[in-house]
Amino acid sequence: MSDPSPGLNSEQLGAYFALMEVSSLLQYAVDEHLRADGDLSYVQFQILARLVDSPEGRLRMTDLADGVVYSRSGLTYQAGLLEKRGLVTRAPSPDDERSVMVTVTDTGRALIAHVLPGHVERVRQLLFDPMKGRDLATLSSVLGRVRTHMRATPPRSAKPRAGRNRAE
Amino acid sequence: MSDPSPGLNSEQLGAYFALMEVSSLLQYAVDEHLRADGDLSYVQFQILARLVDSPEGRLRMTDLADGVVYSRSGLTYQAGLLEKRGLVTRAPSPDDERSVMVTVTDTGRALIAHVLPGHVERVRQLLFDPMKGRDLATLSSVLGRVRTHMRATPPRSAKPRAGRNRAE
DNA sequence: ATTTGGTCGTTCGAATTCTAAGCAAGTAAA
DNA sequence: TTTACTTGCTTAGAATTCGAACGACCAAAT
Repeated sequence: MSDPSPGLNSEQLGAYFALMEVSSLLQYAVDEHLRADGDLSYVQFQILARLVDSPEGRLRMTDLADGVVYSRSGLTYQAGLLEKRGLVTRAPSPDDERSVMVTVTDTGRALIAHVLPGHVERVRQLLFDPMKGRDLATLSSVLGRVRTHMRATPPRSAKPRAGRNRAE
Repeated sequence: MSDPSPGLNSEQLGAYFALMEVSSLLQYAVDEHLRADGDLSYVQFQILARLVDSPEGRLRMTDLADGVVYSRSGLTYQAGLLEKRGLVTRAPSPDDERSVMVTVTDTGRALIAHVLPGHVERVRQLLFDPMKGRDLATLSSVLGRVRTHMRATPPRSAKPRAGRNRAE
């Protein structure tokens, strides 16, 4: 691996590695804080945050799993834990008996409100402090575009997500 | 400290979420490919890639774990799997009887060489295709700076005995 | 030489995660 | 309706992960 690969130049490789490394380190850091401050794992925080962010404070299991990039069974497990703690409730959807709507409780909202300032502060210190000038604007723009691109590109043998290729 | 504001503006929040989401999606995609093409998990690929990249093709367990952002016990487990498959060997260091040097075998090198083109191709398609102009340069610069910043800031109270990578 | 303190890697148990299989409910076509 | 297929979620079991405890080793004092 001493010579540049046919696909990526060294700057691209460096950016790729840096991206994965930064996200890992960041996740470790915020996970630690969330556990100490609210006894929440990063995944649990993500789930609750998405629910709080949603218009009605509730989402279907599948949409939640897709949003968090998580397996459905994994979400079932975590939703069970959160429900046991009274942070969310689960109830079958009126529209579709198959669906399960997950709803944040007031306790859940309060917990997120409690941990959010510290969470955000860590992110700021670790991620945004070393940025300057137009760094943020560019990063935001590029990553937003990449995200859209990835969400639109089904990874070949992709998960049966919202995507659909069964046209045969 | 700086400002008493809640922490992050909406652009910062968006960039943060996009970063975590992009890295998750990217890891999912490349993990899928690595398993199909070389029966490797992403972590295993990272371990082997770091070894191949190292000058002597071997590293200490601890340095490997720190580099990959992984727990030591987790690395012990994965190193065992890789050793069982003949992709690496483990031997106590001559310098320090406590250390274990992990070394890539020729088989390991061959496997990485086999999966690398496809791996890199996926990364290019997903991550770099939607970029243009100075996007890459900025991303590379910013993430590199952030990484250095994070590595310098002890993420955990005193867990992984950081501060060894000074002259690198 | 012994003590003290720190580092290295593994083992252990518990928690988390995934895939595959399964069931229930919706949809489409006959 | 019946049939077949699809979707939504859960269950089951295996695999992976982490943190804490452990034993071995090193280095610096004593």
